[in-house]
Amino acid sequence: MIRKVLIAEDHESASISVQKTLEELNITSIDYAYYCDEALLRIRKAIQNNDSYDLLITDLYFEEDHNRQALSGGAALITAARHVQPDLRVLVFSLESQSTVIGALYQELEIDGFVRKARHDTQELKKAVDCIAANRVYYSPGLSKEIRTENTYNFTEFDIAIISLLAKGYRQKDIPAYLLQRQIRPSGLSSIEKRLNLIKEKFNFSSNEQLVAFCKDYGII
Amino acid sequence: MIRKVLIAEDHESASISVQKTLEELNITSIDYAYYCDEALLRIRKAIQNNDSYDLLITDLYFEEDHNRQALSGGAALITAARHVQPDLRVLVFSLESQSTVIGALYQELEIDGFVRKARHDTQELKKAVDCIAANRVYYSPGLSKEIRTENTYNFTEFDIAIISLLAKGYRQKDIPAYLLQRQIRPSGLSSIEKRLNLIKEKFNFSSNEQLVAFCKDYGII
DNA sequence: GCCTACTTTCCGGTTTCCCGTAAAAATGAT
DNA sequence: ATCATTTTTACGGGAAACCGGAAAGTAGGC
Repeated sequence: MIRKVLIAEDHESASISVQKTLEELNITSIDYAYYCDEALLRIRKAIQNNDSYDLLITDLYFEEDHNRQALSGGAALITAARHVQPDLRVLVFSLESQSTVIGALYQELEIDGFVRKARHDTQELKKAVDCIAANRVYYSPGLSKEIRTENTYNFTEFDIAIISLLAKGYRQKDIPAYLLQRQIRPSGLSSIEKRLNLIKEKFNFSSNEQLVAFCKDYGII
Repeated sequence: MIRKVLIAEDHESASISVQKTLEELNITSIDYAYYCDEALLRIRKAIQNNDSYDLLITDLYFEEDHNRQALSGGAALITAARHVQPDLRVLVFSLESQSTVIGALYQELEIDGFVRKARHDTQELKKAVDCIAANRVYYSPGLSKEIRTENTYNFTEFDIAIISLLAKGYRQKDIPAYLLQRQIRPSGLSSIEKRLNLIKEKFNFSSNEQLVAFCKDYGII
């Protein structure tokens, strides 16, 4: 049973319609936070008052503004929240469409559901909440298909590091020195070349430019 | 005075909160469309019935699905709508943050307002609608600042063409042949090099990778 | 310790890119 | 048509990237 819900969402418009959707499910105890830190604070307070939340509905990405935040985004919030309240159910509501990212949420953060902001999102939101209320994990119907069609290559931290450097304007030949300084291994120029080659071969890419464009498109960097 | 409003927005959640916001402004005659073509149809119908819309609130980007659309997005919708109803007021409500894009909306499409989906977007939406109701163009307070800080370089079609080719994996040396075939001028390899150099110099970029990353970030390609 | 399998680095030759200069072509004014 | 200006292309030398193979280093099993 889900009685008390916390919405963590920076966009007021999104937050409002989530709220409205919950009301249609006869959930009346709804709080919302515009910042991750604020959300965590509310969770902590609720526990202290012996009136903890049953469900956290959160976005993944929060815009930065003048309010400096300790928590960098939804993922960090989930980790922190589960730390203080392990049994908290979590539903992610986000624009994110990259299945590797979504898959990681299920696997690593063990979220209870993911609903993508899209055409019929509020209807799906209801289904997801119902599903979670029945103590089951909700998988979006569109999701599995996407995961199937997804290219399976997993970018390592190293991959992301060197591609990011390229995107920042570093020349390949200058990257070893940079990596060496931060004690990232391997750091040899050849290793970088080999790695980039491997990735490009996987995706049938012919240039670094194409790789950078791809990574930007899919939010990998 | 604004009495009748059409919301063109594919995300149900966003659409709902816009609707709710309008209701709080005592606007009761609200229609909504999930697709651009549908939106245009409604505008046409309303004119026929001598009950045309006073305001169109639209998103910029609509997700593609099985429903093939003639109109590719918000900008196309605005153009088409103004064609059938020149006096239609238009308010764009979108995630878009690139000031060059937003600026183009005001200048080329002569929109009456732009509100960015962000923290206090519904409050801003109200202000924007009020402003437009008073026959004034609404400029978001955050916007002008952004435009000021924006780099002013204007990418030509040629620039975008060659950068797009790079992002697609074309090697620089193969681009002349491609341009020649499509009769795009200039097409010499030197011209391409010169152009890329010029752009990179403007932005203080050191590599094509960095340029591609930038153009992806700002939706230029 | 020794062997094996694997990863990382070093090295060279080739291709592509980079960049300045000069020639050629197009444009525009008179 | 002529000349001046600008744009485009051609060329060449040097730097960086690309690519394959060999050598050196590393880790784990026995």
